[in-house]
Amino acid sequence: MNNSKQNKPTESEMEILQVLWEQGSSTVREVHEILSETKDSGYTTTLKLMQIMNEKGLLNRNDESKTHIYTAAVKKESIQKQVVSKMINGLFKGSSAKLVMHALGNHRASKQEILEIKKYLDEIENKESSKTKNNN
Amino acid sequence: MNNSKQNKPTESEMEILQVLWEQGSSTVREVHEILSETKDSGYTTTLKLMQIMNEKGLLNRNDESKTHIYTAAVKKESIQKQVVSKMINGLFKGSSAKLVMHALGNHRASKQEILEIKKYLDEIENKESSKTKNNN
DNA sequence: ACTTTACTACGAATTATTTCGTACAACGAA
DNA sequence: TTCGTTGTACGAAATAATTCGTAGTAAAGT
Repeated sequence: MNNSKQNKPTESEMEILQVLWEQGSSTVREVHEILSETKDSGYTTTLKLMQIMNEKGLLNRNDESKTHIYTAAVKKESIQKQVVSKMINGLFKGSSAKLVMHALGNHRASKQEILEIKKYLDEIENKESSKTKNNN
Repeated sequence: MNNSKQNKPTESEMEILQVLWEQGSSTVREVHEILSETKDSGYTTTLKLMQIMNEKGLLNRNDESKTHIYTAAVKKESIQKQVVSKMINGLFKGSSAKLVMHALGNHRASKQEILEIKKYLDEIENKESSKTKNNN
C-alpha cells in the first residue's frame, strides 16, 4: 500500500530531501548548486543520487522536458516523525521529556517559541485523549 | 583537546554504546547477548565492532583478565547533544520548538514529564543567562 | 595430560553508499 | 550545419560499514 516508506533515506539522500523540502521542485542543477555550498562532490554525483532516489520512490520526477524536475515524494513530517521516534526509543530510552530538555538546552529558544511550547503543553495536558496533529 | 569526539559513531556502534550506557561496563558477551534480542549477527561481529570502537576511542577496555571489560569512553550526553543539534539544524531548520512539539506529539508524555518540562521552561524563561546542566 | 569451552585477534568477504568518468542526446548560437 | 553547452544514463571504481570464518590461547573439567 505505502510504496514510499520502507526505504530509509541515507545521509546524502537526506541532504537532497532537505533541499527539495525547502525549495520545492527543482532540477538536479539547482539542488546541486545548493549542496555545493557545503559539500564538494561533483554534479553527476548529485544526479546519480537523485536518480536512485527516484527509483526508490523517494523522489518523483517530471521528465517532459529535457531538464527533469524532481520533487520530494515523501513528506517531511513523515521523516521527522520517523527520526524523532527512533531517537526517543534509542538514545532517550522512551523519555520524550529528556529529548525536549536537551533540545531546549542546546539550542536557545526564543521567548516566542517558549510560549508556543507552553501552550502546546497545556493542550496535551488537558485533553488526555484527543489525537493532535502537529505543526511543520 | 577532546580526543573522544571526532569519530562519529555509526549506526551499529550506537547500538553498542547504548547497551554500555545502560548496563555499565560489560564484556563482549554481555553486550552481544542484549543485542541478540533485536538483531541477529554473530558474536564475532560484535567483538570486532567493539575492538574497532576501542581503537577509535569510543570505548575503553580493561584487559587485565582474559575476558576484557569494555566501557563507553564517550558520554551519553555528548552524543545526545551532537545528535539533537544535527536534527535541529537539519531536519528542523533551527527551530527547537518544532522538534519539541514533534517529540511530544509522537510520543505521549506522562503528566509527570509534562510538569518537568514546564518547570524547565520557566527556568530558562526567567534566567536568561545561567547555564543549566540537565538530566540523564 | 587431554578435551572442551570461552575468549581474543584479525584478515577478508559482503553489502551499502558515495563518487565519478564517459557516452550520448537535445538545443541554441554562429 | 557544425559547435559548444547543458542535460541524462549508467557502469564501475572508491569508500565505508558490517559480518563472519578461522586460528590461536587460556582456563576449567575429567
